[in-house]
Amino acid sequence: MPKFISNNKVYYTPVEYVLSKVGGTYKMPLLWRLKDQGKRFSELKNSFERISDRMLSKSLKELVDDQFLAKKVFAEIPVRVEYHITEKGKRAIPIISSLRDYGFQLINEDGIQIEP
Amino acid sequence: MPKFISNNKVYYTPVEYVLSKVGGTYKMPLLWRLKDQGKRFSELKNSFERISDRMLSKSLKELVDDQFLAKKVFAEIPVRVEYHITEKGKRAIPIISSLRDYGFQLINEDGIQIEP
DNA sequence: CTGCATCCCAGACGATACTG
DNA sequence: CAGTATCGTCTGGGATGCAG
Repeated sequence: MPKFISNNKVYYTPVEYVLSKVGGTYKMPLLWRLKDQGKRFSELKNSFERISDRMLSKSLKELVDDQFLAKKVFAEIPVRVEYHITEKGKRAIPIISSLRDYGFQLINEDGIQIEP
Repeated sequence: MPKFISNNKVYYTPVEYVLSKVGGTYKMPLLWRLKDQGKRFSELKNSFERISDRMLSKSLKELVDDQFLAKKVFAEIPVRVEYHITEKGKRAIPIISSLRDYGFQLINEDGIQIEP
């Protein structure tokens, strides 16, 4: 097996590396919501049924730090902040798209109820 | 947003559901290793540089419970156990394949050293 | 050989309160 | 409006030891 080192952390598989970047509950759903146009913090917050400010803020910050997203701050009062997908982020979209499709397929196969 | 309920747990996105099934450090790499032929516990263990018996056992068990893998026990002494991918498991392979490709691409973009 | 039991830790995530 | 701070909980994962 190969072996990748980044930030003093060792990864043993490419899948492990990808998930360390865009895994977790919110990162891919966030990129997906931003794939076509920028959105502001509150828009993103309202697009999830439940997400704490903390997790939204933390997830966005990490995506910005890893260059999947860019942050634009407008010096208005009250401030307006917009998040946009970057070129790097766009390269993740096809993967997220197929993961989503597969997700719906799995949900179907597993006979899971979708609540209205 | 839709909303899925399975085992008294609520999922809000298809991605979240997929990752609950095949996410984590080992599940996709395990399915990948089993895509073409069955392997036994010890073979799988040796194919990872480091993995505890506990995590290998736990990951395999969950994949079997969720029908991505099937387990065959041979009543020999000492026992031999083989794991095979199922039809359901095979449907995950294309996704894992593209995630892997994307992983290598990301590792490249990020300029990460691959250790020999 | 296979794999469970136990103990432990770090990190993910939630809830609430507070600020520029 | 867009966060940060703090605290608490739960799970993923590692280490070790034992068992059929």
